[in-house]
Amino acid sequence: MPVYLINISKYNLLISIKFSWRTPDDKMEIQEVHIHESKKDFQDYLKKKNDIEISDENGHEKLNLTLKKLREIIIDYFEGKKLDLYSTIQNLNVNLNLQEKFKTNFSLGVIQVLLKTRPGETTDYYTIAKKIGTNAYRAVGNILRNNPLPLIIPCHRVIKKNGNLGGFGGAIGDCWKTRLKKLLLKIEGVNGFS
DNA sequence: AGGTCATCTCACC
DNA sequence: GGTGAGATGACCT
Repeated sequence: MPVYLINISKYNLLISIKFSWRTPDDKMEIQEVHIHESKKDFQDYLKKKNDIEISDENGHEKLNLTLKKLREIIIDYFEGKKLDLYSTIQNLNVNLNLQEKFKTNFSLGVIQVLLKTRPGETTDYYTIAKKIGTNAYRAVGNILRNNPLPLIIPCHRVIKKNGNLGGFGGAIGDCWKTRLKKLLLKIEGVNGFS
């Protein structure tokens, strides 16, 4: 399966997008998004998943166009334009296939509530749980921990109810992933995490 | 059936 | 204002 790489030189980050492409209807589907702190980090990821290969913009013409737009959108986002990546990317006729990625009502509910947040806003695990009619705030974290579409599904906007940052990218505590969460919030205009 | 959490609350210092 | 234990619910094996 092909993976498309976007270099965010401003922050020294690599965004990899694993996707599939169906020719009859020219539909792109995004399977996974990963954020890498370095080239080595990305290469380790490539090695671990032996079913993927880097895709340059030299395939199908329509695919090239979609990938090019995708790159522009992501770069705009990191430039600080407050884009709703989920709807913007869907407008490219890209299928994100949430039904396939979130199979239970609970997990789908978590995602749907989360997708209503706007850049610059934050919410918390407890509030999300309440909105789908349960107290299972820890389970909300479990779902977000496995978010296959970071950035697009804005799990970085979920912080703790007491105002602390909470985890990101499967990690808690001070590490590059939580620093990345701070960076994303800062890019969206949320200050207070320095 | 039992283990794992990206949490929360409350009772202690 | 920091720490630790217990509650807790959905998920995974």
